[in-house]
Amino acid sequence: MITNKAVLKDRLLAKGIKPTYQRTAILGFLLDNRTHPTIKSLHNSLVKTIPTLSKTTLYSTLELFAAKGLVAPLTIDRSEVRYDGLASSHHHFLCERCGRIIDVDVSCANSRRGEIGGHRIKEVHGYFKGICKDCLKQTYKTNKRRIFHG
Amino acid sequence: MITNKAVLKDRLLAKGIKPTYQRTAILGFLLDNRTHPTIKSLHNSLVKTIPTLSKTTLYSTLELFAAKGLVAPLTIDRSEVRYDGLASSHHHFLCERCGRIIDVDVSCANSRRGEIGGHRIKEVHGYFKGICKDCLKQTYKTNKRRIFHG
DNA sequence: GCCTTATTTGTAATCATTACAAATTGGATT
DNA sequence: AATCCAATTTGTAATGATTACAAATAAGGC
Ligand SMILES: [Mn+2]
Ligand SMILES: [Mn+2]
Ligand SMILES: [Zn+2]
Ligand SMILES: [Zn+2]
Repeated sequence: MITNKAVLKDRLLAKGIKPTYQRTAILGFLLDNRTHPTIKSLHNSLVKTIPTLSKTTLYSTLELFAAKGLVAPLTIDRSEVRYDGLASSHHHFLCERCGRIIDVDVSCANSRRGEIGGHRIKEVHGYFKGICKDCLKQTYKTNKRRIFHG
Repeated sequence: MITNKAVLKDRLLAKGIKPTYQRTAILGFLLDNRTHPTIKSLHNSLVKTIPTLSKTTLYSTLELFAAKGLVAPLTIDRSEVRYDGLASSHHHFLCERCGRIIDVDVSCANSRRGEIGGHRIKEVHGYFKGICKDCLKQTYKTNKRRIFHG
């Protein structure tokens, strides 16, 4: 756990959430790992430290965190919800090669204005899909190697 | 059916899809109704004209249409995929009061550039959440009435 | 009409999420 | 430190969208 335990406790208490062992560990993992994990992968990771941890606890805890604005649920995957420890609005990039979901910094003029086409904006959700920087490099290397070796 | 049957046939043939009765009806509905319906609501609507229509056909047909770029699946709802008869990239507005998903016209500088933070963009997905123009009007009326009647 | 193949249909399996009740925990009170 | 109480956690079962699959049906060429 990189994030200080006292910091986690304070963040939870600031939202009126009792800082239990499970909750602290879940929030800590999300702040340390900016991978936008699914419930399944969260469980796989956290069960190593908390062998009794149930998926039900993950579901209810993340629902609570989301309601309090501590985390943001992402609906990018068709099949599973992903959770983001960075709750402030930002955009994402889904790499169709490596599957990673990466934070991107986008300033959206429409969202700044607070309305679009007469509709009042409360939330902005955006993501791009394509090939990430690292996978592009990989392609380049692969091509070079292929060319080099014949 | 507003959209001409011959037009539908041509659109399907242009993508190399055999224009069956079911496929023509499904595409026609999506072009006539820009409501971004779910499988369930598509079935409810279309079963009136095609009583034997199965949900399996809807799933497989829409998967085929999406693969050919005839329709766009939207992952805005957490629980159900919605389908858009307008396949060219555009943004949406989800009204948290009436639940409608409305097309909005947004020009995104990042998407025009084709890359963001070094990542190569292939698709752009964006939606806003808030209160739509019509529901805002409704709120106003309600407030006025309340003020007026004491 | 008959044959072949694509499409459609019904049914069953899968899997994430939700519902729910029992077990456990942690803190307050005695 | 034992007891009590409410909140939290846990395990299990239900739900519901999606997928898998095989049988029924339809369409097109002969
Ligand atoms: Mn993020
Ligand atoms: Mn649309
Ligand atoms: Zn990648
Ligand atoms: Zn509305």
